[in-house]
Amino acid sequence: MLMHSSAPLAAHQIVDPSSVAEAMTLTALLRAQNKVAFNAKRTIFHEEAPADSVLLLESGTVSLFRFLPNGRRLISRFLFAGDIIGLSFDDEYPVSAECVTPVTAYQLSRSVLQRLCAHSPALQNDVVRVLKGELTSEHEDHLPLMHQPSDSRVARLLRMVARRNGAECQKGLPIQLLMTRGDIADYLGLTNETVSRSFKKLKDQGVISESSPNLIRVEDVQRLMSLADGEEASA
Amino acid sequence: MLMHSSAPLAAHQIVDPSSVAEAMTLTALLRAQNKVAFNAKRTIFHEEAPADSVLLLESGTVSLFRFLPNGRRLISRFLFAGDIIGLSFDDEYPVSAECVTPVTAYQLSRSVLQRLCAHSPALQNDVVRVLKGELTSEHEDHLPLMHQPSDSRVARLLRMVARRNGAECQKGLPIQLLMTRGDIADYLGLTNETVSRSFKKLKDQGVISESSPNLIRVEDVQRLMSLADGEEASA
DNA sequence: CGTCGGTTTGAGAGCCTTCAATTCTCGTGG
DNA sequence: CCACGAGAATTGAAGGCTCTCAAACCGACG
Repeated sequence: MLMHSSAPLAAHQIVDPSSVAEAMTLTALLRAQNKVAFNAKRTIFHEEAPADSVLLLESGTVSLFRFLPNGRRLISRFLFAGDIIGLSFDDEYPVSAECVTPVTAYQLSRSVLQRLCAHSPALQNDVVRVLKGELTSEHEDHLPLMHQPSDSRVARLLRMVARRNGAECQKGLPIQLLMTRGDIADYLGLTNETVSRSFKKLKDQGVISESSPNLIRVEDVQRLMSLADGEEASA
Repeated sequence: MLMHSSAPLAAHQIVDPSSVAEAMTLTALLRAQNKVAFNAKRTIFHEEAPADSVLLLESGTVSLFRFLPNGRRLISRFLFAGDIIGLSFDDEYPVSAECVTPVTAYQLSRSVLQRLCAHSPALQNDVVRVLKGELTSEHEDHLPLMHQPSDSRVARLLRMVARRNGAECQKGLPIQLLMTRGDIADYLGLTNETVSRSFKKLKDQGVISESSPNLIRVEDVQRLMSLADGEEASA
């Protein structure tokens, strides 16, 4: 769980720039905003629509995606509780956002945030911190995938989901995959068939076990980690 | 050319936080710093070294890369004149930086930048702007590659290089590729052989022509663009 | 003129995709 | 509680694309 535990502030307290404490963090600010809820599969916003708000995910999972002209869907990121959506947006959403599960989130208008930032170096500083974090995770999560075979990509996804749930992988750790094989494929740059076959291969090799398609259990941590890191994939 | 044209400031002018103008941009600030020069193939900094400075590229091309445990090199980004290196770094460099060509750059210590930002909302705001830009280009340049075949990846690279040189692709536009086929492969997630074969295929189809391996000319703009965008790759 | 790094080309193997069919899962309604 | 249906997941076969390994080519440079 990445969320801070600071007490929420009433919205009227933060709309007035002068009352923004120097130590204000973006997460604390967002936790003081109106809460919104979405059903699973609900689209939160569409690509190219005017980008008017920033969200803090309180619970649930969201996917950010867009389509290539060839019709392939490209999921750029999965978002989990504690993640902030939309900090890097300009005037238009560069991607669509869809709920993988039921979602609750706090919502803040971009223009208000912009005004608050102009008066609070601490808040602006926190924006920089979060943006850096986005770049780092893009760098760590997504980039290496391109140079890895399918098994490693799946292993890396499992590790990412485990970590986002706050747990390092250890023997027996259950990992709940709330997204479909198709979602995973569109994130990893594979097809759902290949993803399915990679899961089977990992099962056959005793790296993971699977009670249902959505519930994976880690069996061989070493092997899973070395696959995820991209070491040689010899049997 | 991305560089601003504001007049350079003497270094002493900006080291004192109180003298930082409200309208200060990061680029203008950096252009007032000491200039450094590197030979081609020179390593500017190594992965995991303490990250102490931010650079503005004045001329030349730089690659940012790291190695996967399997020995594959992964180029995360090519940087061109006007690009800023190191804004998103924490205490350690997450990648190595190597000069593809001879390079000149302006250098500023991160700690000084941090101090200046703390006193200049305008500068901090510009940092946010540049970070957003990095996220956007990561999103536009790198992510789609994973879902595209090799020809499209090469086409996309050509378009990227052309744009970074300030030119939209048009018939006859010459594109100078200062990096090697191996560099391109490590950026696109392919091998140098496959990159070479993709260039050949594009030549055979009349999409491009090539006077030397490093000098490409655009012949069929429509086809090149639709390949780069990822439309169906039928003959 | 020889060397060395980079590029191209070829052959074969392996991985991933496509297309198609089957099985599984789970929410819904009886 | 069970049966059903729709979407998701799995499995199979065939083909295409990319990789590996290897050799030949090219150009810059001493």
